[in-house]
Parts: sequence; C-alpha cells; structure tokens
Amino acid sequence: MFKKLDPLLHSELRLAVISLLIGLESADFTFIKERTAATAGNLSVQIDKLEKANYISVEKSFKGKRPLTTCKITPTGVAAFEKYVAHLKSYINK
Amino acid sequence: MFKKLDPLLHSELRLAVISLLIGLESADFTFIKERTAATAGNLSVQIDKLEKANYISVEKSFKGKRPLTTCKITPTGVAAFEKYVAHLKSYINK
DNA sequence: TAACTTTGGTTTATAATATAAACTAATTTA
DNA sequence: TAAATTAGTTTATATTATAAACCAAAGTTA
Repeated sequence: MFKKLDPLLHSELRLAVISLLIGLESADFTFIKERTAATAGNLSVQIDKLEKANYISVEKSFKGKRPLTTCKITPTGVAAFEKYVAHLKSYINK
Repeated sequence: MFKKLDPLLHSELRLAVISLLIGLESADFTFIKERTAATAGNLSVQIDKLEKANYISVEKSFKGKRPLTTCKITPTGVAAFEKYVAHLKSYINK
C-alpha cells in the first residue's frame, strides 16, 4: 500500500538539490545555495551525504583564484529520484 | 521556487496516516497500524503529534471491553495535506 | 598597508525526530 | 492459574536537520 520512501531523498533540502540537479548538466555550490535558499553549512552537509550515496558527483576546483564546487547528478541519483517520486505517489494519489 | 514543506506532514508515517484518513470517515488504531505497517509505539507517538496539531481528532472509547482509539481527519488536516501536496509538486514536477 | 569585508565554503554543536524496545493493564485462552 | 494476546503508552536511543561558529584566501577601504 504505502511504499517505503528513500530516507536520503525524503529530506527537504536534499530533495531540492536533487530536483534542481535533475534539470541541469551541473550546478555549483553558490548557485544551488541561492536556488534552494539554504545556509552554506546545511548545504555542505547535505551535498556530502548525497555524494557519499553516489547520488551526485562533486568536483572541487578553482574559478580564477576562488574555490568552486561543482555538482552533477549521477545515473544512480536519477534512478533514486524517479523511484522516490513513484513511491511518493502511493501517499498523494489516494 | 521550492516551497516549504510542512514538517508535520513531511514524515513517512504521519503522511501515511493522513493519506489514509483522508479517504475514510474514520479509522481505528489497529486498522491504521495494519495499513501503515507501523509499530504500535511509533504510531502512538505520531497520532499524538497529529492530534496536537489538530490535523486529526482522536476519540478513546471501548469496543466491548477493549480500548478503542478512533481517528478522524479534521478540516485543518485536510487543508494541510492539500497544501503539502501542492508544495511537494514544486520538487517533483520540474 | 593595516584593518575590515566578502566569498566560498567546512566543522561542530544542538535541538528535534523517528523509531523500536520496554512497559502497562486488561482480557482471553489453555 | 499461568501464559498469551490485545491495545495501546512511555521511554530510550540513534539519526537528522540545521544553524552557529569557524577558516582561509581575496578584495576593499581608509
């Protein structure tokens, strides 16, 4: 009846990050921070968790002299998101 | 862009309870427990929280000699659920 | 050039949550 | 009458989400 929701995605900020990344080739930390209206600390933690689960890949480089953290959703992440959305429907489409 | 999700509903079990109750006149503890596959302890706690928020009303009575806890969604609960679902769509319909 | 501010984050502390385990009390059943 | 079942509640614990505090480098201002 009610399908289990992936706890990694059932989190407001992580869901926002994945939802954002699924529509983009890649996005950097500052952009994600702005779009999700998250604090840097919270975003940093949630990005780590998504990366550890291999839902996103994270590349740290420099843009000129400033650090640049670029995130990309992985195929694993896409699949997890699609499954999550499908499972959610068992709760919201009575 | 991403709309705030009501933390009271953004919880797997509470969401299941509300989702179940929205389709029914009322339901009792045991029935909800079966349908959501929750443990009694967890369900008891989550029902309390939903009641305190006035998302559901809870009536404790007896069925023969056994205790009977009956739950009903309130108009506040219905409105909260509808809003939650609408907000969720900002995450899942890119 | 010394002293702030800003940028782009990370680490750490804390409060809230979800959850199961342990418990209670009454009722059947063997 | 002892054990098991029903219908829950209370409590303990582990995990989370989150913001606050922090850091280093670069840029700005005086």
